[in-house]
Amino acid sequence: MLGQPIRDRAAERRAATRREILDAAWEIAREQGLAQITLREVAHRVGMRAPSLYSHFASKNAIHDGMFGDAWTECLAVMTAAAETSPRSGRAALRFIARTFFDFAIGDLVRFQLMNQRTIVGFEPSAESYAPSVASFEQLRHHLAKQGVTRQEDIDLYVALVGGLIDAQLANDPGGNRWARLLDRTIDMFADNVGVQP
Amino acid sequence: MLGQPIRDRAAERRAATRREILDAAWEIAREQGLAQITLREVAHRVGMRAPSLYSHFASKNAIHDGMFGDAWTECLAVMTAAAETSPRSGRAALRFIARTFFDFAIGDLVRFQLMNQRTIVGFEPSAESYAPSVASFEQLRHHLAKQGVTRQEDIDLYVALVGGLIDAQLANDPGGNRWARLLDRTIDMFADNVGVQP
DNA sequence: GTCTATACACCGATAGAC
DNA sequence: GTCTATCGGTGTATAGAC
Repeated sequence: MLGQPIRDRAAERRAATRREILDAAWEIAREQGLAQITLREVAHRVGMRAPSLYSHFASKNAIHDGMFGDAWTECLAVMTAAAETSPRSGRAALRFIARTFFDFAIGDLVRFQLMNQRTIVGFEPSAESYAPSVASFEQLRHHLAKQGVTRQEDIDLYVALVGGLIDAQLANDPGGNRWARLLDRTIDMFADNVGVQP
Repeated sequence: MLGQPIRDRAAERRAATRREILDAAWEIAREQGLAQITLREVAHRVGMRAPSLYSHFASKNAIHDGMFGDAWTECLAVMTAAAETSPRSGRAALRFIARTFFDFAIGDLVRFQLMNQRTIVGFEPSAESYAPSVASFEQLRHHLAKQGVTRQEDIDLYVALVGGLIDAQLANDPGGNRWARLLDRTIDMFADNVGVQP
């Protein structure tokens, strides 16, 4: 009697196919825009026919949902890695985490659109895909708390300030730095306002 | 000899039909979302068949373009009317124009999405529809200049701050006031930063 | 000029054979 | 799990009646 196998090869293969499909969708979105993702094109790139995708995703919306999860998982990883090298305290730390997130957001327009997609269409992420988004926010809350920023309205203000700069940069000067260069100034302005020590 | 008629009744009728079509498109967008606008549904609401719309708009994109023009024309009118009753100077004036625009933006999610649609999809407004948008921005520039805010980077910062609050409010607390209540504080923070007198 | 009728190519999604 | 066949949609376009 050998008992259960250690690995579930079938499940591994399924997960790999799932990843292939999501990667193909990302590829299309980056080449042609989010709206241009079609099931036929995704299927073609992974060597399938369109209906076969339904063996792996319940709908096109589920593919979107998987991409949403991808984006926030990546964000969480980047912010976690950055925390290792961040300055320890003061507004230098505030600047650093803001800059890290800003650069991450600016680095991939499609990814940022997807991360904020709750705003734009009637898309509601699944609990599973939403989890890394919540975790990223909790990590931000922790970082801000280390600098003494704990009031909810201060956190809300921080979110609006950084988000506003990102949106303005992507919308009005993509590829440039017209708003990117205002980030440090904005963070200092915020730090003054909430009383973070220099 | 009576000469040319004073009014061009045919042109007036055409303009009225155009308006009916745009109104129907707005109605659908507010009921079901921007993406749910279909030519067949628009046509049905104005008592036509879909192909007849092509006598009035060259494409669905042209209808979108007309709506874009509607939104900014409305914005320009609201901001112009507000200028009449605005406080004359100081940060009270800054607060007032910011609040007026904020309330206008928050008042209609679909309209705001459309006004900023340049960000989201591959939509490029026509010169005609873009004009009221440019005029609105010129008016803002004039209002800020009256309070001594004239440097481009200061104007850019103002745009990002107000836009960030609007986006956060619409995205994370639609119908609430979690970010709306931060507007005056943000404007004061901005005024301190650029040195507007109290 | 404006309409109806009709067609095209594409979309997401489903049924059922294998 | 993947396929073929097919469904009811969509935006777009044209022919032709009136």
